[in-house]
Amino acid sequence: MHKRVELQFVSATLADAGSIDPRDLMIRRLETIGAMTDIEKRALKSLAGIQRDFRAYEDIVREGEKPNAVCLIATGLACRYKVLLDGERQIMAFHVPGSVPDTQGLFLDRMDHNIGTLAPSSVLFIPHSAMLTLFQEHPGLGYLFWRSTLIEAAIYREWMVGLGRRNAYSRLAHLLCEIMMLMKLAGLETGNACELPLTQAELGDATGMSTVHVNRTLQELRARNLIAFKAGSLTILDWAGLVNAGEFDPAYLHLRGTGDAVPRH
Amino acid sequence: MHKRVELQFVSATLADAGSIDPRDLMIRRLETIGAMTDIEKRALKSLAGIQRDFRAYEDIVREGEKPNAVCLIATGLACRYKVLLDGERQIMAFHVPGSVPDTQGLFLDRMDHNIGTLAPSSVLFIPHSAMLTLFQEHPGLGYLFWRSTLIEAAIYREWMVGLGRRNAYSRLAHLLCEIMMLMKLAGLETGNACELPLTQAELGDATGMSTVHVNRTLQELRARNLIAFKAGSLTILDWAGLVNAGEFDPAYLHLRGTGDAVPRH
DNA sequence: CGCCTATTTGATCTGATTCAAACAATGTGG
DNA sequence: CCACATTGTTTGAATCAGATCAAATAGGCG
Repeated sequence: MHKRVELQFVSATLADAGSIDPRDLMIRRLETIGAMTDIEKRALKSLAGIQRDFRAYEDIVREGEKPNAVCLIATGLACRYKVLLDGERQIMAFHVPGSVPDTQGLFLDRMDHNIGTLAPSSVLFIPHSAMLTLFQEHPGLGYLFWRSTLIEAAIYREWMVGLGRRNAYSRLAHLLCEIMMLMKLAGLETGNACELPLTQAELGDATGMSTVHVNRTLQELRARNLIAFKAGSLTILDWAGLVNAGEFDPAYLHLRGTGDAVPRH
Repeated sequence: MHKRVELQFVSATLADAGSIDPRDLMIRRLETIGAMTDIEKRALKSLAGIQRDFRAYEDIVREGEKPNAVCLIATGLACRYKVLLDGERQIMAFHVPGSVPDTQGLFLDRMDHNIGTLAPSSVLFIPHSAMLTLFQEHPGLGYLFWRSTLIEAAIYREWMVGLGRRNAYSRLAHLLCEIMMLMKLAGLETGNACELPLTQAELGDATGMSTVHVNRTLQELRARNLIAFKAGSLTILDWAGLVNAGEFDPAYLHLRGTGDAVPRH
């Protein structure tokens, strides 16, 4: 289905990542989407910032704010979400250690949504100025981050398809496939299992369904022996079956070695 | 609700735009999202490309292809869509004259979705090489296009909220608000009316609902005197009412003069 | 243990789909 | 200019996926 990206180091849990320099996690992630020179890696490695710890369910950046730093998830789990007037919430993305969820803040002044934690997390804040200087000195990195934001957009599109045209069963299966892929890439997976501290309500907020229906749909996925999901951990028992249930084709993740490349000058 | 962007020229219909150089339409559009110098405008103006005409319902770029040029809509109407195995379609965006719907092709090799016409359209293809050279010589333009792709992503997020958490009535109202805004910005609106050659089935594919339900929801919007929609043209009779029905807040469009700015060096 | 939060179950309701058919508008060829 | 084919809109009725409501159960933890 997809080419396996080589893992350079593995941190089994979301919290374990804390023993690794978050910049290395970021470099690792960027390498899954495009090639980098050693010079560029060193430049990334020397980015300075302030690290801050968050408890679960705290906002890292809030709608309406004008951030002056990008944030890099070092440990934990974060998500991107909006809340409607009636209190309904839509989660639009999950972010694991190594991802930089608000690159957009570099070019869009005001946040149009929130980024919050779903578990105790540590976040490294790197000033916008440092990032812009980085892009000036290493245009290739600018293109790589641009590519990264384009891939995020591709993921949004895939979610739109799910929300608009897939039924609950298929939508949830698809989401779990995607999450496991991202965990694999981040080195947070072992034997098709990973830590996933999400409640069923949160899965509902991501898939646009009610908690009760998430519960029933999970039961169906379990009954068909596709997954195990309990105590904050997800195991995919039948990858082919789940891929089939969710019509999951990872092409939209635009991983390296799948026909995609970053132009370089 | 939002600052009015000054219109420099107006082409009343989607086809009329044909009498204007598509590069001017693009410049106009880019100016609604960020400032440009005269030098940059001249550089955009001198981009060379090949123009091609499409009939309605033809694909401009197809899933799986590796485009080597970006496309700029000169006249007509295009959309971005995916089709599932069972034939269900999800439209993910609409594109009016002046927009460059596949900037992503510059950095993502393989298309993960289709871009097709919804009306007879003319499209200018500008080679990737020309665009990359442009960004090298004018980094400010690179940032502006980057910003443009980030705004697209913000629009996807807003659609996700609609698809996941809004009911049919609100979702459709929101979409019509957005479309009218985009038409306004493109100079394709007069007195809250614009050409909109969409069938109810297409509105359904964009909002994730069935044709029948689109029909009934439109009737409700009409019954409440919010809109008129027939014969390929949309009129918003009660803007405040429609904004209210759709909980529409244009902040997510990140227009100029609404607190957003593009960093420049 | 007792509190709080998350999961599970059952019953009921409803927004939206599906199916089917009528109707309207537009275009096409004879 | 009409017959008729095609495509889009509208209406009605039946059905269903998923939401809502309500309550029981199960974990986790100070």
